[in-house]
Amino acid sequence: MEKNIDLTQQIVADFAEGYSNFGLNPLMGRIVGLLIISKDPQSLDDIVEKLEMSKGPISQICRRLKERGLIEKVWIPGDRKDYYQAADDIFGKAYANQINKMQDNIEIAEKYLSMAQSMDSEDAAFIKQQMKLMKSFYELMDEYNKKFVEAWEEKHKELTE
Amino acid sequence: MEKNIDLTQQIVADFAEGYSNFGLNPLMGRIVGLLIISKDPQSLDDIVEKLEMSKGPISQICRRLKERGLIEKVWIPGDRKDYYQAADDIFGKAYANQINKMQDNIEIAEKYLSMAQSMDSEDAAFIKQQMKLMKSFYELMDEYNKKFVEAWEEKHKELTE
DNA sequence: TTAAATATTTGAAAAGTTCCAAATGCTAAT
DNA sequence: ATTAGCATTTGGAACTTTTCAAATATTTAA
Repeated sequence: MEKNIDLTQQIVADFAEGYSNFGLNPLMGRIVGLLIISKDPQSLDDIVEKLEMSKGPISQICRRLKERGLIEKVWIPGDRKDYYQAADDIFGKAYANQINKMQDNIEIAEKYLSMAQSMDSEDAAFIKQQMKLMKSFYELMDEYNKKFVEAWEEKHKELTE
Repeated sequence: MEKNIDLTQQIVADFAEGYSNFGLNPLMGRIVGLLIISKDPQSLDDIVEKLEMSKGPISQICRRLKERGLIEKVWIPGDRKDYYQAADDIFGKAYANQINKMQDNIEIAEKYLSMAQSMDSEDAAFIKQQMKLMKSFYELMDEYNKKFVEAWEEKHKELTE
């Protein structure tokens, strides 16, 4: 199927750019893109072939993607190769990683808020005010993230059953 | 104020890391961190001094931060230097940029959905299904992003008036 | 237990990014 | 208009990240 090859190359490129835009290794995006549109699990060698890259980095990145819960190893009986496929609800899992990063900001705000508490000057008062704003912002964001995750769980069930 | 210098260096470092985690130039984070805790607008030379870096990259990054709406130029009468300060609701504005990036994903899903529509195979059917999921995910996310932005506008008013 | 198949790690090369110093370009005051 | 005080751009150096090829380690089947 000619079209399929072309589509694969395009989606792989788009995912690479998307991942890169969020500060992730573009190869992560390439592998995720490939696996998302692959009905059958893909071996390391399959990926090597389709992405036209050497095995080293692909092995590394697959390990990292598995750690993040974005892809899974699949056992294929009678075959000693590792096969990979996109995790169930891979988008939700990817976003969970983002949420974690955003939560770091709450802690940063709290850290400087308490530092400013123990100081006493006009500058310290200003810093306190700014850090309170920052803390409120990321706490509210976290609330809405949780609401979204809940809503998505619901919708995901609906769409996949 | 000794403590203040130390606090500045720390917050600058934390923001650099945070920005880097989201795929942005760490220098952006350093400058944003500095401006967020600075009550008074800072000239390019002030920033150069406090960040102990040369002027070239600071000029560049300030321009980019202004384009993104994260910092603003301030006019100080009788002084021909440019002064910068953190934008009002800088956190909200930073998140608006994130939201834009996430919206790209809706378009990507739509693109491959329509490509898969014009194909006809078991593989195409699978791709269609995956892209429908992707589209739903990012559409729902966008909905919740909008809800959050609204709620934050409300809260921000409350906190700053 | 061994050999074959596969995955992972490593060291070096290539590519990309960030930074500085110096040159250039603007702007505003005289 | 000219000049002084800035900001911006540019070219190349330093650093970081990514990639490959080769070596090593692991797993499985016989």
